[in-house]
Amino acid sequence: MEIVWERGSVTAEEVRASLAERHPMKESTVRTILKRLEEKEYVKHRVEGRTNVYSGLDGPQNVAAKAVRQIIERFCGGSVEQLLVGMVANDVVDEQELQRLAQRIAERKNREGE
Amino acid sequence: MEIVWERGSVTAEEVRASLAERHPMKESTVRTILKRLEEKEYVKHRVEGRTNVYSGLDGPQNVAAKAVRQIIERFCGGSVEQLLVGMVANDVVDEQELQRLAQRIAERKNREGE
DNA sequence: ATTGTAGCGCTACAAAATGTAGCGCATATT
DNA sequence: AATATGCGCTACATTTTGTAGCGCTACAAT
Repeated sequence: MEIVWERGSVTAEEVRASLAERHPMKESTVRTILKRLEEKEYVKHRVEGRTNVYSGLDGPQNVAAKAVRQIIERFCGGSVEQLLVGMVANDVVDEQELQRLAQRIAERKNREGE
Repeated sequence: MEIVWERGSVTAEEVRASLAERHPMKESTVRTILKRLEEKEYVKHRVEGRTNVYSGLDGPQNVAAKAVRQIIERFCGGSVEQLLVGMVANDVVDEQELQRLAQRIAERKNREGE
């Protein structure tokens, strides 16, 4: 249902068309979903002519980050380390990979600061 | 509802008692919840005497890791890096901290291998 | 100007999930 | 034997999710 995210900014009809293969549904159904997503503040819409154009309120990364924040709170007693440890233990990410990425991110951040 | 997790292994009555302050409910209610959690394979139970003792199927960390895996799939196009970047950008974790943790985890893992 | 038509908002309604609990039964306690 | 404890099963209201129809308006085609 949230596959909608994977596109930047769309109209109800576009969404319907795009999903039609995998999961055909009436345009009004799509609109309802979009409306509900909006209630939950996942998307917003602007009126363009007489069409509603929806777009994500937050980018997917931000949504992900927020979700993870909650997970850390709820399941890891607020400890990021515990999360990371769990991820490595569950092969979500390899420890070397993790280190490499962390390195890279820190460096990039540094360079930005210059 | 899942605050139950925060304890290791409990009986329905213990859970009820423990939640009573914040959210009083009948013991049978607690049992229903536990039963549903079991259906969803979040907890299991063993019979001890005539009492059901519930305990988590996976530790919280594992649950967290699995959830994060899905998040990465859904919102980060499968890229752990994107997730990490988002987390740093959203101040879920500081880049330095992240690096430190990654370092630590990798080291620990290494030592284990010896 | 009349008539289609696309897209909107509002309303509806069934199915699933969630919150809360009663009831009768077996067993353990007194 | 009488009572209390914990269990399984069933019940029911509320909320969330999936899916859609309907009537209205603005714009397009005749």
